[in-house]
Amino acid sequence: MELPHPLPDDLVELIARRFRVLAEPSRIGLLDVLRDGELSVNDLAADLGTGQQNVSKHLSVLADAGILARRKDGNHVYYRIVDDGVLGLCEQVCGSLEQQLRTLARVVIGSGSV
Amino acid sequence: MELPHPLPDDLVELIARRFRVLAEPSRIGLLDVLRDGELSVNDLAADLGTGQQNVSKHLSVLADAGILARRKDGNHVYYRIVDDGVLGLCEQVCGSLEQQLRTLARVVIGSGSV
DNA sequence: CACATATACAACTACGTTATGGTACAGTGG
DNA sequence: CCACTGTACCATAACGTAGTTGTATATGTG
Repeated sequence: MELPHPLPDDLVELIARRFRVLAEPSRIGLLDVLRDGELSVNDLAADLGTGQQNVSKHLSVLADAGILARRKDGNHVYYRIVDDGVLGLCEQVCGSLEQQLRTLARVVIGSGSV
Repeated sequence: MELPHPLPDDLVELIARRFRVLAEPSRIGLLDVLRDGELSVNDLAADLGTGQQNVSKHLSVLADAGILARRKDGNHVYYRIVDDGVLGLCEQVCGSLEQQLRTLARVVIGSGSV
């Protein structure tokens, strides 16, 4: 995929907004747990170790961004990942972090210090 | 690349922090401009249409995150992209947004409304 | 009654602006 | 050649403001 250059302001705004949705440890944790399949709000709250209201709000943010989908079954609401690219983003970030650490290690270890 | 599952809390924190760095339109704009090569703070401030101090701060954030590198030449300081994965992240986000729009269009147009 | 969501509120964080400090270059006079 | 001064460029600190998080409370639903 080719990005336009220069990026239109509207697109810049959308990209930043998307990143902002993912800029919360709680939400990353939710996505991590949801990798195995859909779960209810209660289950997610138990897994995250935080309150249901808090989880519910974070889930709403992710759902509004089109990353999650909700399915209502009786009294429970189940969320699942619908944007497959999200996990790829996390992987790519991890790749960058890893490479950064490798470069740092080479600087510290490779060239004799002092 | 395979992500560990479940993600350790530290890694979750690092990932979220990385996303937070990119969660600003100004910084996305800076990266967009810097695609063509290194530029000085003044040039970037002119391109972005904002103050020099503001740009300097955003550049510091990006440099601290290991995304940009700085080179001092006389009176000027030039910044350049050193994390090649960053633009890939933006592309991937755009891909997700595009697919989302396509899905939305299919819902609106495909199935007869009303 | 249990579950999920919406609203309201206090604490915190981050952005942009203004003001200040530090460094490098150019010009001038001795 | 050296000291002094003025200017340009970048970084940092401080301040006010806006947005966000987490919790508590209230509302709606099966």
